[in-house]
Amino acid sequence: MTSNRSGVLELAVLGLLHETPMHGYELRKRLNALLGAFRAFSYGSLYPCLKQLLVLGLIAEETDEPQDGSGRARAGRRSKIVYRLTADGKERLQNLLTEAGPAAWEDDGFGVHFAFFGQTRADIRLRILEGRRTRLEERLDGVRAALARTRERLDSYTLELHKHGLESVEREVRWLNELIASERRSDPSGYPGSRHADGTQHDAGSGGPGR
Amino acid sequence: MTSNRSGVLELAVLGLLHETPMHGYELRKRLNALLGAFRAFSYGSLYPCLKQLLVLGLIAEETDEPQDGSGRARAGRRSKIVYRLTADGKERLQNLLTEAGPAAWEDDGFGVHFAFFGQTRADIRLRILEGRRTRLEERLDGVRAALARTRERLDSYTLELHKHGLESVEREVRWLNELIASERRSDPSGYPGSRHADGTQHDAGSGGPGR
DNA sequence: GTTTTCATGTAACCCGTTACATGATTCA
DNA sequence: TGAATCATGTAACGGGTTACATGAAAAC
Repeated sequence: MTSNRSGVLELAVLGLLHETPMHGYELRKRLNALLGAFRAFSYGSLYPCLKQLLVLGLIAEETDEPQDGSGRARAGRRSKIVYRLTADGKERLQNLLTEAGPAAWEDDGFGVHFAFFGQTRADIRLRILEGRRTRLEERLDGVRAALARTRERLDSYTLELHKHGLESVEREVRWLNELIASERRSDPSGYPGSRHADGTQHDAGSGGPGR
Repeated sequence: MTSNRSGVLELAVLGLLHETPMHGYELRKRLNALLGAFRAFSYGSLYPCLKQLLVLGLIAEETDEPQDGSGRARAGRRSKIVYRLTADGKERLQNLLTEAGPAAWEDDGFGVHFAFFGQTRADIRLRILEGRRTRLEERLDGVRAALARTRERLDSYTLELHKHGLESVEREVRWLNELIASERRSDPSGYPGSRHADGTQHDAGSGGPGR
């Protein structure tokens, strides 16, 4: 009950657990480090999410504790619960990483999807970047139109606020343009009108992730 | 029941109604125009808010319809409900606009407070701008530290995301610096270490609102 | 006269936080 | 041995959206 599946939390958890198994506490730290200060999750949402993913069979509790080089350090009772991705979980993650729809480029979601671009197919990356750019340009149009309509009756502070907001979005669009150009440079494939229809497209890992 | 008092909606509604009486539908448009695309409210939150402000006596339903130059246009039953600010509402608004605390400079709230700077005392404006700047600088410190700690094990996409986020915040800090400088230039008062302790401080309206 | 837009509202839900409760482990 | 941090969880609440229901006024 109280379902709680935002999509972003689920993706973030699955993505992180795909890299390496972890327990909840550590997961939360890595999560907030991954997303930067612009997005944070509390235990109150993380633990219920883990519980649910467990029920769905997407993750499982790790039983044994492998690396035991330095003698003891693990008593009879374990207080940590280490989670790992199951086969179903990996499949689910792949599905999430292959969705190139609004969920991937709206304000919520874009950050997380982008953070996992290292595990995302090159063509999907491109579609997400372009989707977000389109979305932002729509927003720019809307704001500019509204601004043109109401320019005269706005006081200088409101105007300043709008100007700053507009410039922020414009800046993100330029950023996206650079990323898109970079992606196209390193992987000129998957395009309706493009030559290079040979198989020169390695599903993931051409753009330069260096983990 | 289902209380619903975010502070930001309340302030926005009171602030807009202070400028001119309006009905809910129009209020929502002005609201979303005021806040730009980065913040929007639906009727599902606006109308309950209005109802509650009415119960609290901060706003009242307008009864008569003044400007009637063009003959008819108002039948026996009115379908629009025009709200206006009561005396209590004006007092409440002043209190909200005088609060120079976290509510005014956190992510939620700063935009709205800034949008009403035209109705805000000069010293309060300055304190809010400085509070926000401090807040953002704290955030920068946190992100930079986290980045320094984990730089090596981040793939290039995550790194790029963090870089962009960082630069966005740095940009806002520069913006705030300019605004603060501008405020100080036009109203060098209220400062512990400042000369000009004469009474050259007109409570509001020195910075240049031009509505 | 029918479609759009204006206009008001409500109920169900969603996603998340806060505050709390609890206990193990580490460090001074 | 006592405090700080690690670690796991839950219940209550909060603030908002979506989808729905309804009807008047304007535009075509």
